[in-house]
Amino acid sequence: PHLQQSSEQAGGKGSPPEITLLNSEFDSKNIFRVCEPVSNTSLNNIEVEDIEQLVKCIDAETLILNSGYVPALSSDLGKSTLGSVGVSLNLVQDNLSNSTEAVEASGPYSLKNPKKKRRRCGVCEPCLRKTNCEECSCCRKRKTSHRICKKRKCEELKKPPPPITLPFEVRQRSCKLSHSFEA
DNA sequence: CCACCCGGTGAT
DNA sequence: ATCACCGGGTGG
Ligand SMILES: [Zn+2]
Ligand SMILES: [Zn+2]
Repeated sequence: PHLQQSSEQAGGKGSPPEITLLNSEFDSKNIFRVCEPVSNTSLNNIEVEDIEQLVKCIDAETLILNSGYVPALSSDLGKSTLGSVGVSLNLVQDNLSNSTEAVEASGPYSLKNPKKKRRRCGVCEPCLRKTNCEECSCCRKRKTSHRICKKRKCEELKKPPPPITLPFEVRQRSCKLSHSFEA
């Protein structure tokens, strides 16, 4: 007597390889697929694609529970009015980082300096680009440049990093808008 | 000053 | 392994 343990294999036809990939992901995305299997306009699809990776990241972040990228905050800006808020936040972060550092103490994460890298916003025009321009210096030297195509560089990442969550929009841009270098 | 590049290294 | 953020160095 033989036991048929894997029945799906017997099918033999091309089962979508995505399933394997999706497996490691959340069911929520699967639901999306089911709800709208074919009614996509490519545009819609693109957005979902982007969101899904963002969600994945957020999930991971939530798990690790140590969000808070502090670039260099040291000047008066953060201390003056928002000082109290900053301090409170700091305390909380310290607590959380305590657990994190236990695992990653070896890394550049200091006890009070998490230094997490920011991620592309996913909604700005450069982020929505799907292909490299292949013309900028970064594209030409992709192997060594360690840089994303200049036309795909996220607008948010070009801005100065947010020191802490501001209650009001008091950010004052010193000068002109920065534009990507080289065309 | 600033745009530009280099390269360590976090994130996947 | 690849990708690409970001700190720092450099030339104009
Ligand atoms: Zn390019
Ligand atoms: Zn963006």
